[in-house]
Order: sequence, then structure tokens, then C-alpha cells
Amino acid sequence: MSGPPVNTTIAEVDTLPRPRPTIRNVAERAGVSKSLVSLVLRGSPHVSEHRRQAVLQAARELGYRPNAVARSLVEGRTHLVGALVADLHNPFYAEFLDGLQESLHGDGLRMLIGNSQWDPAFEDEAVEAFLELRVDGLVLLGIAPTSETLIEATSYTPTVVVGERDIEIDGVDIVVDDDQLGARLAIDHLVDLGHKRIAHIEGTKSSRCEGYLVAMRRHALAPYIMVEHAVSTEDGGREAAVALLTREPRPTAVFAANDVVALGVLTAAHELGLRVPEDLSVVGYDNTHLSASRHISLTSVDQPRRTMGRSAAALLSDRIGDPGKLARLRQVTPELIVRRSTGPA
Amino acid sequence: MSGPPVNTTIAEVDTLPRPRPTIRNVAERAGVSKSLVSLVLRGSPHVSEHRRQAVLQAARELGYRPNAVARSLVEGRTHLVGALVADLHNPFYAEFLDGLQESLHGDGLRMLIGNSQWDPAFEDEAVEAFLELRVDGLVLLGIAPTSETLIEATSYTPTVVVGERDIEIDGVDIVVDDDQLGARLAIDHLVDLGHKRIAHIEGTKSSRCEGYLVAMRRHALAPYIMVEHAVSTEDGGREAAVALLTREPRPTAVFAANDVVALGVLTAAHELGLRVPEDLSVVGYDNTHLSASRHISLTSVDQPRRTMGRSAAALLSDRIGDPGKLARLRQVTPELIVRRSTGPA
DNA sequence: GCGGCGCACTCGATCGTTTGGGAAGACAGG
DNA sequence: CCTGTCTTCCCAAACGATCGAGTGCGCCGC
Repeated sequence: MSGPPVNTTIAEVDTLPRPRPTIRNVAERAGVSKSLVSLVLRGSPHVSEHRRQAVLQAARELGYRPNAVARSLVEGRTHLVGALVADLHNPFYAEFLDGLQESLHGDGLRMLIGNSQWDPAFEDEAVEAFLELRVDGLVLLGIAPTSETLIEATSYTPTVVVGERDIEIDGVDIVVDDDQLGARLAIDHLVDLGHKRIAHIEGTKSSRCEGYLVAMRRHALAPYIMVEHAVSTEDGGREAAVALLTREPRPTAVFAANDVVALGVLTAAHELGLRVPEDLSVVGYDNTHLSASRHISLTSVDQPRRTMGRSAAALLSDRIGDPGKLARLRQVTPELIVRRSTGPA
Repeated sequence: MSGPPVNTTIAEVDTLPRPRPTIRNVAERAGVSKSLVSLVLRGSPHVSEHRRQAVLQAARELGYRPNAVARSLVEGRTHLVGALVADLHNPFYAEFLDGLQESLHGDGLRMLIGNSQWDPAFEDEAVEAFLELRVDGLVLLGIAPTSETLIEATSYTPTVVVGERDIEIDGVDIVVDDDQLGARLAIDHLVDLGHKRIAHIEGTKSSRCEGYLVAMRRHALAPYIMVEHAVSTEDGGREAAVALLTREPRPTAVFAANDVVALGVLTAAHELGLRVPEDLSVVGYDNTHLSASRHISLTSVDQPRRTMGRSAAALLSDRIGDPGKLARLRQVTPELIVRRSTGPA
């Protein structure tokens, strides 16, 4: 009666996380059945204003928050989509995810991100986790479903693959940019500037290399074709570039598979005492903010990342609503952004 | 009896996603009770080898995958940790998340990522979602729990805040680098090089600015103190830098609150025809791969990101195991990485 | 006065697991 | 043959929500 209530001293010893209130507690406090609480919370019209207020107030007072786990169990769906990305550091993915999330949000879907760090074992593990969580859909970024787990996953869960075109799995949608066109834009630009010895550093996207080859031949530059392979890192790009630039005669322009690799090319050029763009023109791919930065100012092919994210979201929502559709391919159009890393031959 | 079975034609029309097998189906197929299946799957020792094999085989044949939703419901925990990050594009966060995920994984916890895009409304929404999902823990990156939702969240869910030190909430652990020390390292370095007019561009971390002020005074350079505020983008940095560099007399060195801002400083310097480091020295903070890139080669203060991620994971796991602990502050030691953006005054 | 109809609300089954408390069988000791 | 102890397995009650199928009740028209 006097002094602090007994509970206060107990609370100091007791652990904080009291059990969260359930729909039951709300029902009891409001003096109604739990069904009615559910009805109110889901916005049913067949509830009297009187009771509705009682329920709402009880919920507020208790700090009630619906348990998505229980809801998912009975609904049979989680309203979650898993996005598996090979590399969070790649700014391309970050921006894509922005677009994806934005659109999913509009469809009442939540995005989970898993990153595989390019490791197939992690990929499998992450997908496994997503499947156990019973995500409603899957978005694979820079990851081709080749492992058994991944393929099995696609048969149970609506899936969209981004950035890989050679997937032939039933009911898997694909979002890519038209990177053959992208490559062509890059080569056309370089040819316009008078370049002939245009080399290419290929990464994982074989169609970009394809586009390079086609474009070179169209310009009757087949004899000048030079291709080097590199892993998608700055260092990988540097090594490949060194290999290219020490050839005799050396290329006057390099079209790199992506910006990170292009960055490595710039590094290599610098190390070899070549000025850009006077001695060497460089074109990247992806138009990441790296390339936009004024110190780098890299001519690059832009993929409309947000748009791609939105497309992926649209395809996925669609497929979640009606699985068993035929696979669709959504191809978006890239654009060349000219900056200061390219100049006359 | 002859010709294709009837089911085949139906299957063509029917939607793909057959219902996933449950523990029941496995039990039936193996001829045991569902409890036993559960026991086998959880590795109980009190199961005869005979039955264990039968169960395992049935599970394999059906492609059974446990339903984490149901499991979570009964266990009362999800083994999920929500990481709320203000900006996925910031490479600092990306690397931190790597460290975090790596460690959480060891503790059998899964990481979900939500990004708030610096928008408090999104923050609340993401946290709300995490709470409904009943995550076991919360990691807040570059986000101070100020909104009501966030504060309520911390009282129900073990929480670790990263990069914000001025949090005074019961039972919330904090991971930060000692950025007063970081600022001192930067200033000491510049003073060693003979700089006096050292300006600072402050971002959101006030303690860095504090460290700058303290260090300047310690070197008896109080009269030269110049501070400009900027939003944490390249453009924000550029504007602030232009403001600083057009002062008379202009600073010979700039210590920026982070690398992205420092990049803006480099841009501004370039635009104003100032050479780096001959006319202007620049120090950043965070040592992102931006600064490491050879074209930028920015002297920067390194926060041990992965280590911080691991610390956060450790604190969180600990708190999940035993909530109600007192709040702890884990402060990691930064390090100066000298590159080519700093030189003699 | 009574059958019929709507409205407001409740009951209880259900989702796929985990898990404590048995139950059945084998086997040994008395 | 009875009892007790293990081992090996099963039953059924949770977990927290949704939702179809009811149940009362007031009100209408005839």
C-alpha cells in the first residue's frame, strides 16, 4: 500500500522479455471470443462499433502484435520472398534490391536477403533456409540454378532468375538486360571514335562476349578480336588487363565485362604508364556509382537496375498468384553512358 | 491400363506446386508415428537403427523438408535475427553484414536484412515486420532507436545497436569504433605532415567531430578549426568542400566524416583545380574499397568492420541466451591507413 | 404468433511441428 | 508367474492464429 509496489523489486531480478500477448489475452481483456478479435483485426464489416472499439483498445493497451508465424502456418503462405544475392558488395545488386523491395512492398510481400558470397555451398544453404521458412517466392541474383537443391526449389517455389539467361527450367522467369545490345553499344561507340584494336575482358556473362564478337565482325574487325578472361574483381581485371596491354600490338581500347573489372583495367593502365583516354579507352558495364564518380568517370553501359528490380517483382507476384504459368523472359534495354574514360584512338 | 495414365493429362493442366510433404506423409510412408519421425530428424538416440533408416529413406524419397514455420510456433523462437540497415549501398554496412552473418551462422541463427533507406517510416515498418515475424534478435545499423516502435521493440527483443553510441535504453548493447581515437589518428597524421589549417566535414557521427576538436586543441591549432556539415553522399561532400575550399585562407587539409564524403572533397578539389595531395590533403573514414581503389587511393581510418560484425553477433547471441543482462558497450579500435591522398603541407 | 432471415458473435477444427507422459514388449530377478 | 527396469515407440496436448459452421436474438411480414 505504501512504498513502491512489490513488483518493482521483482522486476529488477526477473528477465525482461515477458511473453508477448496473444489474441487470447486481447479477447479476455475485451470480454469477447478470440474469433471476434481476429475479425476486428482483419477489418471485417460485421462487427458492432461498440465491440470493435473494445477490442482495439484492449489490443493497444496490451501492446498486441499479431504473430506472423502462427498466421503463416494456417494461411499456408508467409508473404515472404527470399532474394539470394551472390555478392552484397556489388552495387548493382544493392540498387536492384531497392527496386525489388519497393515493388514487392506494394504487393504486400516482404523481402529477405541472403548472400551466398559466390560460394555454391552457401547458396544451397541459403536456399535450404528459405525453403524451410516456406517463402512464397525466390529471386536469384547472379546465380544460376544448377545445383540439385536449387532446381528442386524452383519446382516448389515460384522463382525469378536475374542476370542469367541460359536457364531452361520449367516455370522459372528470367529478367536480364539485352547485353548483346549493350556490348554492341559499347563497340559501336569505340569504333565511332576510330578504335580498331578493341579487346574484351569477359566475366561470367557469356552473352556479353557474344555481343562483342558479333559487333566486331559487323564492323569487319574480326582480325582484331582479343578476349581475356577475368574473375569479377578489381584485381582480376587488373591481371587480365596487364595480359592484354603487354601484347604487341597492344589494344587501344578495352571493353570490360563490368565496372569492377574495368576499374582493374584503369589500375593496370596506370601501372603501365598509359594515360586514359589518350592512350587507352575503357568501357565498363553496369554504370555503378563507381563509374559515375568523377575521379573514375568511366564510360559504361547502364542497366536499368531499379526497373529490373520492379520487373522481377511483377513477374514474381504474378507467378505467386498463378503458378504453373509458362516461363517468361523479360529483357530490358541497356544504354551507353559516355564519360571521360573513352576518347579518340 | 494402356496408354498414358490419366494423371498425366491432368498434370498438364494442374498447377505445379503440389503441396509439400509433411511429417505425416513421411510417417505413413515409413509406417511409423509422426512423433518418431520427429525424433529421428532431431537425432534422438533412442531410436532403433531399423526404423531410423526407414524414416530417413521415406523422407528422402518424398523430398521432405521440415517446416520452419510450424517448428517456430511450437518452439517459441525462430532462430532468425533481423538486421535493419539504413543504406545497403554504403559498403561499410555490406562488409559488416558479412561478419555478422558469418558469426550468427555459427550460432545457428539466420540473418534477415531490412533496409530503411534512411526513412524513419520505413524503419518503423521494417521493425514492425521483424517483430511480427518474431525474430529472436535485432541489429540496428546506423539507426538510433528513437521512435516509439523501436523502443518498444527493444524491450521485447534482444537488440544490438551499431555505430550509435548515445543510446540509453535498458538492455541494448552497443558496438562502435572509438571514433574519437580515429579522428585523433587522422589529425595527428596531418599535423605530422606539417598541416595547420585542417578542416573537418562532419556527418552524422558527432563524436568524430568531437575527436577532431579535441585533437586540434591538443596540437594548439584551435584557431584553425573549421567545420562544415554535409549529408553523407558524394554530392554532399562536394558542396561542403567547395564551401571550405573557397574560404580565405583555404585549408590545406580536410578530414571528412567518411569516405563517400571524402570522395566529394576530391571531386571539389579537382573542380577547383587543386591537386591532391600537393595542394590539398584529404583523409576519409571507413576505409571502404572505394578508398582502396588505386585511382582514388584515399588515406582513411579503418574500422574493423568484420570484427564489429562478429562482436555484434556475439553480443546478440549472448543476450538471446540470457536476456535481462545489463547493457554493454563494445568499442573497437580503428586504424589509420595511409595512402596517396595525404602529403606534406 | 410463428416461420424466416440477418446480424453479431462463438465454437472448434485446422495448419505442421515438438515433447512430456505413458504403453507395450523384452528380459531379468525373485 | 509376478514385478521392475529398459528400450522403443506412440498419443495427444500444446503453440497462436484463421475461418467455416453454427447459435442466439431481434425484427419483419403475414
